[in-house]
Amino acid sequence: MAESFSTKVVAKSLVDAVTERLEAAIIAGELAPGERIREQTLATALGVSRGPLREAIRRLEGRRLLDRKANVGVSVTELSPQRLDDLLTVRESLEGMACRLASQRMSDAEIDDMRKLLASHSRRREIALGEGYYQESGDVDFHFRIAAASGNELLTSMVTGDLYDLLRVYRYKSSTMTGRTSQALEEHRAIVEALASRDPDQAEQAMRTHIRNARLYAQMALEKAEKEAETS
Amino acid sequence: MAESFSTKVVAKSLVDAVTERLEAAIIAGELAPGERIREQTLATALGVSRGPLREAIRRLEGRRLLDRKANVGVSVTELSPQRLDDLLTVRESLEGMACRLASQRMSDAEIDDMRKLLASHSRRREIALGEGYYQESGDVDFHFRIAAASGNELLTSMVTGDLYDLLRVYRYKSSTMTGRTSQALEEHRAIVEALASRDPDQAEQAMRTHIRNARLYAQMALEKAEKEAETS
DNA sequence: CGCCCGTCGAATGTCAACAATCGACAACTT
DNA sequence: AAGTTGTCGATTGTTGACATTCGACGGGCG
Repeated sequence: MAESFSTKVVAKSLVDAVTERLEAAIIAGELAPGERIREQTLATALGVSRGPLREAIRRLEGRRLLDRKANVGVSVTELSPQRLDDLLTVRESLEGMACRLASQRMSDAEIDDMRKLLASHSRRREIALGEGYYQESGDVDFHFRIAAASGNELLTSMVTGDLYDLLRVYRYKSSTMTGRTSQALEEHRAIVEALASRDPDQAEQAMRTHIRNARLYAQMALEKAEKEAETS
Repeated sequence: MAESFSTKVVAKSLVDAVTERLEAAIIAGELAPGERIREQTLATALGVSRGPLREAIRRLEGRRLLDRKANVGVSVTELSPQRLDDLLTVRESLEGMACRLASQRMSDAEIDDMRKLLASHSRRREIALGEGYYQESGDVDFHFRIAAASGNELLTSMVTGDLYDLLRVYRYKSSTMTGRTSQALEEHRAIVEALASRDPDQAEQAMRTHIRNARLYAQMALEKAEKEAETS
């Protein structure tokens, strides 16, 4: 069967389409943190009526990307170092548990696949140059893989959904910011070997250490940025 | 100033009111798991138009209390032993972290307050009779208190919000089901003493053990119920 | 000059009507 | 009898109009 007929045609409502557009704009920074969203203006720009836009906004509220004040309006959630810290702490907790569960569930073939994934990561140019360890979302993302392997639907949905979106808003993937590339890759390797050991405590600790390091590094980077802003 | 004027008057939109009504109906079982929600019927019953109802439904979708199939409709999320297990595993992970953080942040007075809270719990009649350990939500809930003391806004919001609502749907508080009352209270006491020790690992383990025990007990109770359904 | 009140426009909240979709059921064909 | 197609009613998705609320600004008063 040709490609055109291999997948089912799925209706996409305006609410779905608008949700995606808003999400992309928030993550790209086109809608800036703290910025007010005016329903009529945006609905006109998107060529839809306010109804579906309101529904999309409700969804993004639930995902903590937008904040609402009744009868006043909706704004893009503001970022702060404290909030990033809170978020990474939550991720540490959940991803540690995901890794613990995955260590009991992943097959040997799946663990080999993780090694291959890391090998392909290390061949990428921006990593070799230390520019950053950015990953596509989905199946090639190291953390997605582990969350999916946990076998816990709710946990997977949380880690790969809302919490992932929040991270992206910080222009940050769960691995590293610039400057910590080779260490992050080493930590990923350590996580895979801990998974292979089938020791749940070890697996959980490896992941938690990795995310804690990323959190500490982010704190340092933000403090440094603040100090530089003061002196200039 | 009299009580009537001690708090500000806050506007409550129809969306807010409808959200609460739906939530209450789901938790009380008036809207049963799997049950279809018909917008026009429900809107008529509630005396509002479909617009605010749709917005409320979007919110509850985001909280995993409702499932939507585009162009077909919305139904109450179905319960299953696997989903309860997933949920308790997530809570174990998050509440363990909350307890770890709280062990570093709670004042001595706050820990004494926790002891007093447990003392008041142990004086309650249904606990003495072993009938169950149900707590009001809010400040008198043991787990709420610890989550709030974590100092992590996101974590607190998750534990005391959506995840708490999901638990309530299972007619279950994060402590115990009937039959495990005195053990749960003992475990609560152990958690408080671990908090008082200021040892983060110990605090985290005490909370995780408590929730893991609740999870294992829930599994046994569900299996027992299934076996009894088979023989009758 | 500072404070309070009233007005107005922008924006949000809600409503009801129309458009589109889906599933159930009946009729038709093989 | 089984499978396919067409129809229809119930329901969902969207639109645009009206009602309500809020904040900004200007005018009046002390």
